[in-house]
Amino acid sequence: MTSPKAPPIMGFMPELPEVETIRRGLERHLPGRRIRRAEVRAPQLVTHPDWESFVIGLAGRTFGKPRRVGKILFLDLDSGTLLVHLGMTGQLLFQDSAQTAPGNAVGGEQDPHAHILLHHVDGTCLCYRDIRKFGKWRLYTTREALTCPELAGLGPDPLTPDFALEGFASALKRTTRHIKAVLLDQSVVAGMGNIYVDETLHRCGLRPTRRANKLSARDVRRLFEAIPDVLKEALERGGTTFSDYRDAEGNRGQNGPALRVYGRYGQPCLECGQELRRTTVAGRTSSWCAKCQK
DNA sequence: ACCTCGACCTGGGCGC
DNA sequence: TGCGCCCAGGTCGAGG
Repeated sequence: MTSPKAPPIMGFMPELPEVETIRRGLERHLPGRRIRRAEVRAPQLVTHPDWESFVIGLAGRTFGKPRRVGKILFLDLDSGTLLVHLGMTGQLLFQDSAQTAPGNAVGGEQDPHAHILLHHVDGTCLCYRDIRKFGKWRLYTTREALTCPELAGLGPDPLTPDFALEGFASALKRTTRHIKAVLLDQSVVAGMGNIYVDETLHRCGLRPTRRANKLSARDVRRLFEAIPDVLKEALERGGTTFSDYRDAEGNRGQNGPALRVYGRYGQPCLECGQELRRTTVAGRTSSWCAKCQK
């Protein structure tokens, strides 16, 4: 009688739509701002160069237009580029001078999850919060950023023309891995995480355990088309917010209620009513419908 | 080539 | 009330 119930989902996973939402917010605020001082409260987040050089290197730099590839943000500077990966719980918040003191929680005490603060000369601040500290910050020279290892290991971004059916199909053809594992693999397609992989597979009627090389050409094409569709629809809603996720301007995303399967195991499939199953695939909790997904 | 597992983290749920 | 266990997961590295 006890059907599995999904636990309440805490935090959020910044996948492509969430990162792009943040990038768009930053694009409205960052270009032209000059960094006065970088404050690093959690040095382990800065892995290149060492955090002291990171702090020194950022002083006096001016932001250009932020870019994104997959889940990675590139904050270009007049000299050099900041690479930011939000991990699982990272947030980038732009704070203007009228708000609460940067990095402080309401009430005045220091926000324990504010780990990196870029204080600008005009009094505004870019505040990085990350409850689980899985995020990564790096400061590259402009040249290094072009060939950095994070970029080198990345497949095409599905919202760009780089994402092409031919390359996608051949990547699937040459592996026997579960299709879910392949879609999570950032070197095949950059930007999908557990949420949107589950959503995409449900939309295409494919079980997460299907072998990638066994998919028909028709299924591969449907997947290829569904991936950007699912991501764009989530992006139009400002991304998925579970509890405390905020975009760069502190807004919540509206995609949560639009999720069809993610986190809904134990509840009825919205297509057929059958109870959604839960299985571990590629080491991740997966929700799927045994009736709709073959 | 692919899989699993542990590590990195924290907070919320839940059993006792 | 409270403690401790388990889980969530992006990514990487180690070991099978």
